[in-house]
Amino acid sequence: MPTPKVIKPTESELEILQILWKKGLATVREVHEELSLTKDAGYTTTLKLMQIMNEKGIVKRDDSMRTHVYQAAVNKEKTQRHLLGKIIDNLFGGSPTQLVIQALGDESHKASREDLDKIQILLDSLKK
Amino acid sequence: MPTPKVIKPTESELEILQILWKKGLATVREVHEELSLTKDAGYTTTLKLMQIMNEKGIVKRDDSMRTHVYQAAVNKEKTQRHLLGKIIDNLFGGSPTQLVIQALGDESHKASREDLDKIQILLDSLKK
DNA sequence: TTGGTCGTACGAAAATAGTCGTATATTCGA
DNA sequence: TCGAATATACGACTATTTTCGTACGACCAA
Repeated sequence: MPTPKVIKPTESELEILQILWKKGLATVREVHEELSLTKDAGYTTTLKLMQIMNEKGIVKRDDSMRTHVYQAAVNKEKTQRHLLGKIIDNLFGGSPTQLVIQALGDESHKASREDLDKIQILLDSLKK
Repeated sequence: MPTPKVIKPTESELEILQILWKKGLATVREVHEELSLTKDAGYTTTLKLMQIMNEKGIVKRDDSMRTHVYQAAVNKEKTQRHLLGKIIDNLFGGSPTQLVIQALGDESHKASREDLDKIQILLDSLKK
């Protein structure tokens, strides 16, 4: 099953994708190590999840070696856009503005000066 | 079980909350009607969901009448902030900036001129 | 007053997600 | 070469979410 039409990773799958997007290529062991930092689950659990993701086409793997090497099979930005769209619809009644306002106002995820500048540039280009 | 500490409505629950936030007060029938516009589910399904939400403390209801009247028991903005925070962590590696950029660039949820102005004002205040 | 409509309650099936034990194979160092 | 460490496969169990059938009481109009 190659790249699925509808991208709908679960919470756990998203955590794994996150790591694969960062690393590019990774073994189950590596993913699991990183996952263990924030989560408490057995190795075979991670393995199983990644196997399922492989079946779903969310990740690809090279199994020509004993230790399989995985990588994400779905595009990061595309997945982000897709899921964000759903959030906008489900949580913000279709208005991205409300979402942006909440996001920028989030005290526990403060935007840096550089971030603000980047957003300003984007905003300027949208205004035209 | 009054207002839960951790706000974690499921997808379906979010759809119902969305409607309750808009209407303020509503019967199961009303919620179900509105839900039917975009979703295909039986009446008792909606009923059951709202009953469960009541048990969880996500909604309150007045059952002094034969036809019960429901309302949201969780704060809209608070719930949005909470879930958005999770998205930022799970999908954007903790960076709200990336999220904002994706949201503003979303072609299917274009921001209006007014929206852009609002964001500009917020941005200005953050820059100081 | 009685039958149809509308309402809630509730149990349980179906679907989805997450977890892990165990089997078995490979690798490698002592 | 033997055994510990490490790898994948896979089935099964648990939990959660979603769905709906059925029961049953209340209401209302003819």
